[in-house]
Amino acid sequence: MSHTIGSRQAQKQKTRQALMDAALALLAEQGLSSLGLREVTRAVGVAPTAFYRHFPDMAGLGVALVGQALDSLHAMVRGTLAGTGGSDERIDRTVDVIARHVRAYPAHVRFVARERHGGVRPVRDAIAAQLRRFSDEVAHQLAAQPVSAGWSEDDLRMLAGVYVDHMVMTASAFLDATEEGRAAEERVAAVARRQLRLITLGRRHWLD
Amino acid sequence: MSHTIGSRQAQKQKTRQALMDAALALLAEQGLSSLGLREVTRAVGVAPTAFYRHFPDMAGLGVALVGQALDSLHAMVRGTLAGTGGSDERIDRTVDVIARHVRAYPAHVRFVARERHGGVRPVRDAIAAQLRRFSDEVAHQLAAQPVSAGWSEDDLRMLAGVYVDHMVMTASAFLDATEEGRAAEERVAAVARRQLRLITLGRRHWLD
DNA sequence: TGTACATCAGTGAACGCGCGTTCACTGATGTAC
DNA sequence: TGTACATCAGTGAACGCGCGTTCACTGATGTAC
Repeated sequence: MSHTIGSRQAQKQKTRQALMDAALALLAEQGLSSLGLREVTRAVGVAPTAFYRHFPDMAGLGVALVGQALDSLHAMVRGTLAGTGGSDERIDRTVDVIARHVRAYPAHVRFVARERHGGVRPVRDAIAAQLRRFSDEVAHQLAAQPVSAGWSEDDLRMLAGVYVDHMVMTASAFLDATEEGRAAEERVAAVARRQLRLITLGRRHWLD
Repeated sequence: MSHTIGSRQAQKQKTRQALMDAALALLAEQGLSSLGLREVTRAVGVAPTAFYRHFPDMAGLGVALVGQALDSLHAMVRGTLAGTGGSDERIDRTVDVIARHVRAYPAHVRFVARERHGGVRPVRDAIAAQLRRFSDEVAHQLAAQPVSAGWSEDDLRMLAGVYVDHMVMTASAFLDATEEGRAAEERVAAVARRQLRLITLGRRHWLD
């Protein structure tokens, strides 16, 4: 059967994933541009040369990580924006979902925050492309809300940009806060909620 | 005269600055964590060992760069917030000042954007500390404006955070845009202005 | 089912290279008298 | 002003090390008949 994967392909997938997982773990302490191929293969327990069976170089692995990291983000945003309720409830839920996401995938979040402006071109471009798609999705979700009646598509995209930037900054702030304990996390959440309230206020009065 | 610097100290300063300039230029293409000591000294034209007369290691040089990069930022923010005029004029001026700043110090801006979440701990911490100082300064300037009557200190700091984050994001967007030409820059400026207008609207209705 | 051949993920030796750091040094600049 | 000594920014040789990449290989898995 050609559509089921044989044990050879399955094993290859497993090794590939192990390389990505090991790299992601090592990237907690350094940037992608200084991460060594041998460092990664050593962590996995395969020969350095095995790396080339899966990626052309570190940048290739980085681009693959971007895909994985932002898939989980997409799942998150759908959970955030789809729901109902008053704006305060929605804000609470949004911040909560971000906090959960950071707790569930801290390494992915750190990776994206770091490499978004990092030193590896193809990875930076991949992240930019994904965040643009992400922002478009947010704009689309915003368009469906009653508050957005009368908004131009351009204005919706602008607003989506504010939300996406805010999510990224908040996620990154949560990441720093987790090292400092629960109280720091709650402070970040409180600030994020008020900032979202401010943005929401501006949104409500945009067409005044 | 002990308070004037002799030619020996002056020469040392010159070399030190040359190392920082060379590093900053090289950092356009890579992260600090992968920048080599020999790469920097080679660019300056001194022996690798000369590096140690000025910095203990690359992280030390990075921290020194943070200071330099954020000094110029402070000058910028004062120029932005101090002036008068209606809010639309102020918004135009703010975005214009950011654009000028990015054009005047592109390497410093890139460095801060990149290393803010980068892989070198002491540098990240130094940037965080400077941005906090920066945010406090903005909060202080905001407090002096009539629109801020009745605002708690905490709310002002929250608002300052929104502005600072927005400035950083906008500066970084300008940086990417310069590679794509003048039209892209104008698009970034237009979005930034509308986002600031939205934030300003929220600000105006905060105490409703 | 059995056999012969093809594929290909992972191996391990070998390579040349640039790295960060050490050390004793040189020679111009600075200082004391 | 001149002399003797101290300081110290920059030198250059040497080191051991881990890096990325090449290559021919092995042996398990997959395929054709």
